[in-house]
Amino acid sequence: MRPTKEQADQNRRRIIEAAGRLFREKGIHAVGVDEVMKTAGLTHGGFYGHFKSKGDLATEALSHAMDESLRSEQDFPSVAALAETYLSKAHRDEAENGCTVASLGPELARLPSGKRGVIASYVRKRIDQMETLQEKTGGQADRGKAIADLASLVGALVMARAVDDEALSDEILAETIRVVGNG
Amino acid sequence: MRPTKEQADQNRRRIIEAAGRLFREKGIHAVGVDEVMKTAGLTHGGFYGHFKSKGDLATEALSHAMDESLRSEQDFPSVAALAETYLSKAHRDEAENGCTVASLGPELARLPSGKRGVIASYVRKRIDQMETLQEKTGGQADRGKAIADLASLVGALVMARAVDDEALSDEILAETIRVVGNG
DNA sequence: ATTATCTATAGATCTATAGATAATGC
DNA sequence: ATTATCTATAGATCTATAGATAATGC
Repeated sequence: MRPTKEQADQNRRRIIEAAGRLFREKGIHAVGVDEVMKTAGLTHGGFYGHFKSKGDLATEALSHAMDESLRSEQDFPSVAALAETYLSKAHRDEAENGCTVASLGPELARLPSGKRGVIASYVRKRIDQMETLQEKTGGQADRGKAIADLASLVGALVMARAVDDEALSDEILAETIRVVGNG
Repeated sequence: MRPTKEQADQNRRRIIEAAGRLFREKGIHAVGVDEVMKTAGLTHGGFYGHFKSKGDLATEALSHAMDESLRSEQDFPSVAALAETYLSKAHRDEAENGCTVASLGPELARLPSGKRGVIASYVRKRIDQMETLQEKTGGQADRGKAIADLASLVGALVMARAVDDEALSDEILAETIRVVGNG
């Protein structure tokens, strides 16, 4: 039953990816090691050969998820284009593949402080991304505005997901796209 | 050992208030019925005389918490003044008494859909509050801008709490206050 | 008599560990 | 021989219930 080293490494990656999706969809607390392993196609006892604890997995899974969502958002032409994608209904309805800060938000603040460096790093990269987009459309970079616009995107997505009134949810997305996009 | 009806009603209120604070501080999943009852000064078995389930308590506790934070934020003179209070370091550092959407964010989206009406109601009141403040400082109400500014406040608070770098956290608060305040 | 609370516990779930298994890789 | 995975389970924790207790309130 022992897999090749290559297969074992792939199993590890699949655990990380399954955890990244499940944690973003349901929250870290609501997902057990058992469910992560089952989703990855393994039995739950094998988990501890790959990770020391669930907390260690969380750090790696979130770090990987953040890298992935930044990588998928390169090459936008403008802040307006980013806003349209970030605040699309697709992103609202598929938290499991989306921005980690919007999917887990406050839960990130409660992680042990030693494991929160990746979050600050992710936020910094998102601010840099906004500044780069500002420059692309003629203007000069305004870091304060970049931060406030990023905050608008995150806050609008969190609120649009939280309300159970679809008209209100759609309005939050559309109006924030409009205001942020018109910079 | 049986308390008066008055005392029993007060016990119920204390359970709701303890839960409201604990849920906002640690997240709903991370707080047990046992801890809520201990904080309220009662034993945990007594809980089910007051509420049918932990989920029912959550609905009442969050609804109460939302009412309280709206009530404590009346009579601001301007959007700038609200932003300064909402994005103060005090609010960032005391999630247990603050805005429920910023404290629980994505966890609210995962509540059973039948129990999420209070969230939409709260968000609507916050939008109205922003429009009222816009009118107070001369201008005409702009609902789209009210929504985008509210999103900035929520998103900035979530990010400021999530990052473990105090300088970055302070910068997020200060810059968002500046941009939203100069609306 | 009613009822709010308490003690005790059932049943489920969750993290983590122990020991066995069997195929890889030196 | 090493090691990734599996089965089985220990130990902790969490929601909810059962039955006893004792003071209130009709």
